[in-house]
Amino acid sequence: MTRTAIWTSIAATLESEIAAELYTAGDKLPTEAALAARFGVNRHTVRRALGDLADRGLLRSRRGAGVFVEAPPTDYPIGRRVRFHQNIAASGRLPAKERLRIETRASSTLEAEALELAAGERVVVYEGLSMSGNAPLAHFISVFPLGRFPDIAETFATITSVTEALRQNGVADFTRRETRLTAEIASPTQALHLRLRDGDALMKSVAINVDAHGVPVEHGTTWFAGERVTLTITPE
Amino acid sequence: MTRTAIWTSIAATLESEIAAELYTAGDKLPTEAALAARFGVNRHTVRRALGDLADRGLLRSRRGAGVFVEAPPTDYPIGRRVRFHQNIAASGRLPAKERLRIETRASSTLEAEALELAAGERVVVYEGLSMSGNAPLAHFISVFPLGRFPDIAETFATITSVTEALRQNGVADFTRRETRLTAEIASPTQALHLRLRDGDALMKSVAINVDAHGVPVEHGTTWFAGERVTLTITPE
DNA sequence: CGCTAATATTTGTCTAGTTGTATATTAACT
DNA sequence: AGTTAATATACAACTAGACAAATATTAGCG
Repeated sequence: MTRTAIWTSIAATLESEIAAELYTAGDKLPTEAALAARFGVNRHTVRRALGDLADRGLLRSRRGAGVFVEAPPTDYPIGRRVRFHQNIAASGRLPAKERLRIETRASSTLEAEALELAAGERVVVYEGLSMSGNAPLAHFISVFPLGRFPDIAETFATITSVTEALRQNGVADFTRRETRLTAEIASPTQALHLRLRDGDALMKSVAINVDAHGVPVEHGTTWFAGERVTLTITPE
Repeated sequence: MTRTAIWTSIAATLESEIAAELYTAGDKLPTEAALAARFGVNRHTVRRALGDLADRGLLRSRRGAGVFVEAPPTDYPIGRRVRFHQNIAASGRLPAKERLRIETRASSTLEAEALELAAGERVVVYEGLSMSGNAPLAHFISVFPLGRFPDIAETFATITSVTEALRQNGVADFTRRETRLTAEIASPTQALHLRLRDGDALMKSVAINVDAHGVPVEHGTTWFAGERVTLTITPE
């Protein structure tokens, strides 16, 4: 199981840049030394990539002068992946559509701390998927304090929206206190849920939502499918 | 009653020699072949020992070059992730930068659109790494309109900070119009730069910075090493 | 200005060395 | 028998350095 060679990815990068007409026919590419610095490799590795592109007629090199663009690739797929855009400031939440789990259990130390509960105090866990059409966009786990919302588990039996569930349980409005974002690799089970290959990229968001008095009401973790979702942050 | 494996004792020997500063940070160890000869074992047995030390962060091997002693982590504590606040990310950026490339070329359609330029208008590209101590945290590519900043390429020859470079080119203040976040997989060259394994997770941030009049001055893309960085967003 | 010579760049080629990976085999211990 | 550690071999991928050959740039000079 050999990984893709570095020179292959360098060649692909340069090819896409030529295809995008960042360098057009007749242009001189940066020197081999400059490209080696850019990609952080030895000059010979760059030469292998350039040689590949030259073999395919995209480049032509002239000793002493430089490497020049001959022609852009004729059939280069420029199909840009369309991603679902979600503004994190506005609602910061995708509509939940598919329930995976609703259960009551003791809180972990992390959850207890986030929700300002005593260690081990019981919480309601709501796990599900957010879909767009039939493609899952995100996988989420929301945790609520059972003491404050004794009936919320039943609410989720008929309602999928977290916002609506909180409203029906007496929280008219809530705001996001903090969001933490990290990139992660999909575990096999997550890949299964999100219909990705395992090893694909996920964006993990951990958020704490508080009510009007600043009391935490939800601890939510969401894994967005990296290739389908973009989070946008626009300052007010 | 299992005897201690040979590779374990080799690893212990090498570790003690590193601890005794027989080899210090940045030093190249003897080649695997030389070590194999020294310990009177097969090269693979040495490799197992080296692999163990590499896993524990004491060594780092570069194909074709050798095995090097890694400097102990300075700024960012291992196991803990560096957190970046949105406000910090907007105004003050990441410090210490390493230049990879400064280049003038035609803009891509995406860049032209973001910077509100005519298609293919020339831009200055500044690519580099943001370091925390000796660990790279992020890989960035910043694009500036050449027409407005004809001398900015030269500015970057002496200055690494984007903020400072813009200031020296007549932009006293700028704000972030929009940020888009996605999770991606590291390409082989990105993995090299960020010292990650091929296929690790990155958080990609695409931002557009505008001047006081709302005119775009920079199109910046940053890839954060997912396992080292957490982006925290707190509403104002 | 225009030409020439010297100098600096830049690609081409060659040799050598080093780590990464794959496969197969042997010895020892359970 | 089956598992594990270690060996043996071979090749691929990448680095390192040096030098030659072609071109570009610069300096000097008329």
